[in-house]
Amino acid sequence: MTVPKEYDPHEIEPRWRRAWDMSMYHFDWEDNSKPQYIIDTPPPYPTGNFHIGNSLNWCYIDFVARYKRMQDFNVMFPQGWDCHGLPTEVKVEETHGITKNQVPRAEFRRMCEELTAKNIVKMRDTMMGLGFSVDWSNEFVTMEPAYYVKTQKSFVKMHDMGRIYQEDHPVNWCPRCETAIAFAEVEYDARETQLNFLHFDKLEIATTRPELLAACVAVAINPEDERYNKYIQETVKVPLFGHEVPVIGDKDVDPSFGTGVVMICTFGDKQDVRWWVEHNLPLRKALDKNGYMTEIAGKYEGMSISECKKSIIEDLKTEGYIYDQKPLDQNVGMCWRCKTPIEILSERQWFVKINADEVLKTADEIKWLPEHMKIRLQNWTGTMEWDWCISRQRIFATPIPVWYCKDCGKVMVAKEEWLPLDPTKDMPKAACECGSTEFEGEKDVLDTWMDSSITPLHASGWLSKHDTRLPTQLRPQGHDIIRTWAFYTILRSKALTGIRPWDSILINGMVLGEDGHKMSKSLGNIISPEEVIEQYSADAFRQWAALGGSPGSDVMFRWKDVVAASRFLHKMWSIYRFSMSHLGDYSSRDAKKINTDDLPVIDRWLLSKLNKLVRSMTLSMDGYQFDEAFKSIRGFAWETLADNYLELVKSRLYGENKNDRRTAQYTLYVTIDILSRLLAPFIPFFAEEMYSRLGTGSVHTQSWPDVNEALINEDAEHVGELIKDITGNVRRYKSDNGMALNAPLKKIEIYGKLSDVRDIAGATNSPVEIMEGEPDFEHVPVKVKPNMGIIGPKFRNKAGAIINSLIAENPKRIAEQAEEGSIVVIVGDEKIKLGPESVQIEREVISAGRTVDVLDVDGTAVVIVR
RNA sequence: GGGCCCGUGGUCUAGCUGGUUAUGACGUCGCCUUGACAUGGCGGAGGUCCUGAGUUCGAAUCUCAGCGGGCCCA
Repeated sequence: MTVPKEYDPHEIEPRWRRAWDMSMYHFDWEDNSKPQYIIDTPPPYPTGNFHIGNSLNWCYIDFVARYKRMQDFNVMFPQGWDCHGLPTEVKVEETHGITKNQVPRAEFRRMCEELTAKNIVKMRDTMMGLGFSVDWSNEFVTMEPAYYVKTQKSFVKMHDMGRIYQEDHPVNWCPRCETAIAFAEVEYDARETQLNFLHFDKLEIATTRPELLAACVAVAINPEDERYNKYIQETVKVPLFGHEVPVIGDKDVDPSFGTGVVMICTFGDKQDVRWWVEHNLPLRKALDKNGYMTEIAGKYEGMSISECKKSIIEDLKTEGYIYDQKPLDQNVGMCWRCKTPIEILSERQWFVKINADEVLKTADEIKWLPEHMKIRLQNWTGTMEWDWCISRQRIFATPIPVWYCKDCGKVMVAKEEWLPLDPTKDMPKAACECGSTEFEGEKDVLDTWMDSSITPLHASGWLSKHDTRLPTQLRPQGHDIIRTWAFYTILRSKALTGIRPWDSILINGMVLGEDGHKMSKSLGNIISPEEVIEQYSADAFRQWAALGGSPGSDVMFRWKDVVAASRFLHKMWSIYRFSMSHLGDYSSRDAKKINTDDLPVIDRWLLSKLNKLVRSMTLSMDGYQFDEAFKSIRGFAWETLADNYLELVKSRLYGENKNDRRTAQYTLYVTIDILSRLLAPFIPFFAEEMYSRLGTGSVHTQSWPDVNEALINEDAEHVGELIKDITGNVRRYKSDNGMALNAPLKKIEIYGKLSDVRDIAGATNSPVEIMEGEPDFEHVPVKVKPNMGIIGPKFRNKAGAIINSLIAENPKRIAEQAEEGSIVVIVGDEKIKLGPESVQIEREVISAGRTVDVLDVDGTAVVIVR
């Protein structure tokens, strides 16, 4: 069995990528014998670039998917693509040098689909490179009819149950994109603006938006404000425009801001909307959909917002209305895509009703990891003021399957069986109630979240030939989209099926650059997963993902972590190569013949630790604590196995005694086999390469190791630990004395209960003798360590004094008393009796006149004869 | 302005259902080429556990306040 000296991931990773039969990762729809484990994978937006943030999230998913498969779950790790959206429209306009209105809708859509398909190919490639065990037989693409028919059906169903409605309502509006957008799409940025102070009839007001004077519908003051409250119920005349508006009182007005008088416009900001609703004010639209002034703006009609602002301020100055201007820091809401400041317009739009109680109740049925992420959802849910606006004035999106009757204007919603369809191309298969068959198709399309908020339904077989297997088991996602994706999905799953979408939701953090900031193009701190694979390996990258932090916390990308991960691969390879070089004449048949009770103690020590590792890793994986899990396996392999066990068994492996050699071979064989399985979820390429020389088939179709409780043995661990420590101490002794580590000593004498010292002799290259009886040297007590766990609770407020007197006392005297059964200390004028368990005594071994060195290893005396 | 999270050697991090000697990694310094590995081994130095107050016999850990950072939102 030849194992190359170097581990070369650039040869091995592509080789396995080509060799793997990906059908081993397929979900089995027919199998009802295994428990299902369906993952509601996030469908990324096909930008063409599967970035490092996605990669972190997918690593988590892959760790879980591989682990659960080995645990014999029927796992589905599907892959979706959330295609629809503005960025693609913008990109298409850019690359084709057109605007979307210059080509027919269908043609524009085709261009978007083409670009999206190309981008998906690129991203799939990166995912393959990272070794994700995606079930490609359950891939879904939201722009394809097979998927969006479900989006459309979900629209019809929710409309029919009264959860979707159409209404004139204020919405966030991007004048540049000419579309409504949801709150989730609004980004905020600090800007400086002017606060204008103007005479407003008999009052003075301060406003940042004088261009909206034409839309002024009221003036508000705080009812507690003695300066103004006498004006409540009166009306005032709006400067320049002259219309009369009422003065209203509202406690939300901050008397200390500006003049303490606020003008309410329809609509300057969200607060205006609140007041507008609360005080039942009229609507005055001063802005059209493109951001130009309407006819109610009089002479300013047709001006852009900024032109109008300039012009109105000039006029206000000329007319003497403005008496002061002050700079003001303000956070401006902008379109997340084009950074244009958004406006609030009242438009006829489609809405999904928000049932906050239902969402909150369902959120409680789901296990949140980490727990506190649920609070974000709860806070967001509690502050929702409007329903979810789901119509968008775009092209590349799922069409809203609705028409308007040309005669009577009545809305016709498609029947489910007509779907999928595009109402701008297809006509309804029924006449309007009024008898007319002339319809105008709805041009608005659906918010992309309408597509992606049914992913768990889609994955679990909803509206397919299979049964719906809700709830799914896991939703993995980032904390940045809790208020959108998680929120909408819970809402929709509950509305459409009455069932919660998932059992658990696992939240991942954001990836920060090496400078500690979120990765972004403008900061130039972006690292691509491909770069990491090229320079190191996919397995190294995956280790960074596992160890970067516990899931939920933001993770910094650091090259040195990748370097360390890469070193672990080399180290592990070296361990593997060494082991395999001694297992050429060994097989699973030999392993079956061994009675583990006959193994040398150091082997039982290792196997006990190995089984504890399996136990703790299983617990960690069940709790999605990948960092904990991987850290423990790395620690075991590096320290316990390589630095200690391998050094101790070398003499047996190289020695003449066949039986001794067999025992070491057995332990190595079992350990390497189990390690390859434990490593498989994390470093699938490496683990496969390891396993390829051990067993048949892929390691990824093997089962997760069971804990062999019979091998967990505290006695063996205790003795093994002593052997390890003695060997380590001797090694250190040689090092301290400038001796080569393999330099033979004349003799090592051990005063202790050890029976088997072959491995110590081998590892120290020196004869070892177990000594009987009393050694001719002294254990001198040098320090008394009070045992707080016992003294504290027992003596409460006297504990401090007791400790002080214990420490002040001569350690020798305390030790003598402890040996006799009880220790007496004097505190104040009280004598207090302590049991020997109340203290721990540290001793130093002093050789009595012999020309030897004495090491004290955990209470066992080791005499070195040079 | 609100909510959530975090503050531990130079850097990053574990511990945080309270118990005296605070974990590991990277870096750093010294020693060692030993028959798997120098991408290695052994050892050392380096910490007001953000600050202050409180609870307690005892606080990195619990409570409160403050300071600082991050994220989400207004």
